[in-house]
Amino acid sequence: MSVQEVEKLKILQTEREALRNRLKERVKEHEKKAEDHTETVCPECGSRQLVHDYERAELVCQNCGLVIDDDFIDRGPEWRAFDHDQRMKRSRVGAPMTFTIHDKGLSTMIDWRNRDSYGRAISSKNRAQLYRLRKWQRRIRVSNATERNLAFALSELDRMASALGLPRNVRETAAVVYRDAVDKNLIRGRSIEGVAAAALYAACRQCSVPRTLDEIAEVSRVSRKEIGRTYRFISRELGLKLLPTSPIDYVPRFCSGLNLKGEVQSRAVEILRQAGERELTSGRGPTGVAAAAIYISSILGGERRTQREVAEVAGVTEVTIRNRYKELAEKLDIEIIL
DNA sequence: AAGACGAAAGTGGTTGA
DNA sequence: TCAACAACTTTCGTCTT
Repeated sequence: MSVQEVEKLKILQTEREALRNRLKERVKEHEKKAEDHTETVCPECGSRQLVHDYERAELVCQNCGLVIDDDFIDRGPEWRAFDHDQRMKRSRVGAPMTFTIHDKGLSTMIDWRNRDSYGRAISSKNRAQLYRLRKWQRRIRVSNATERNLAFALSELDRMASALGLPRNVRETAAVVYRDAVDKNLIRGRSIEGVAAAALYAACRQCSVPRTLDEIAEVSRVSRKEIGRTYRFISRELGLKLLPTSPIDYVPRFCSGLNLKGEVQSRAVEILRQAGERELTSGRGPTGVAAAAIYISSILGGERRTQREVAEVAGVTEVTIRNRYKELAEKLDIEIIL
């Protein structure tokens, strides 16, 4: 598979995930609405044709005109929208807030065009003043050292996340973790890059898209050891409750790296589920166990991959796969016909 | 010849005194 | 702080397909 194809696949996956999330939100919204408006019948005429008038904040019966409820809170979306059309129609505020920009994307900018709000050109006298204002605003926006560091850390975070092809939600989570770390003064004595990498690692685990420490270390400028140490420290200090990673979380990524069908993938997941029940996974490196399960299921599914190929994408050795897969096959009574 | 297998020695990290 | 320890890696010779 070519590099571009891998990229395309990744993009497709993130898009699909986003779509799924949106669907979930939609369903939730519907349920909420159903709860909110128990009163769906007009007490005056019994009509069910009640209409929300958001501009006047009234619930009105379309039949007789009775105002049933006024002053209600608009529970419509603040900025969430499902497509471009809706965004244009429904948004009530400005840009969405994001944690990945150091000022959460909420600061204002002075326009670079020399036009006033009517589109008229600004006189040369005022233009000089405007120029000075712009200059100062730029300086103020990223003002003190803390802000500057934050901006740097967040750009670093984004760079690493891009290099690893991580979806947006992970980046946001990582940014939140980093901000928390800053708030609690955990950065002192540690490198910004180290903490950023650790935050990213934590975010990956929280979002169930685990990357190994090695992968993070690959794209960061900090050693694996340093990241691990920092990660343990901040997760303890921030009280991040992170369960040990499940091997299952690694399966989709490894499978797509090996060009395996979904069928093989789900069989591997099934193997891992059973293995988990019999506690064959505890104490073992999750990547090794995942690799072994994929190896087994690739053979069972008639799409055999060599131990080396699996070992390559999983980042473990063939020996480990051998040990794990023999364990699994023995304990789960899986016959392997070569 | 490539892949699978297994033994033996080495490595890095955790644990408990 | 140090030794014991389990998991994992590296290396290498042998067997199988």
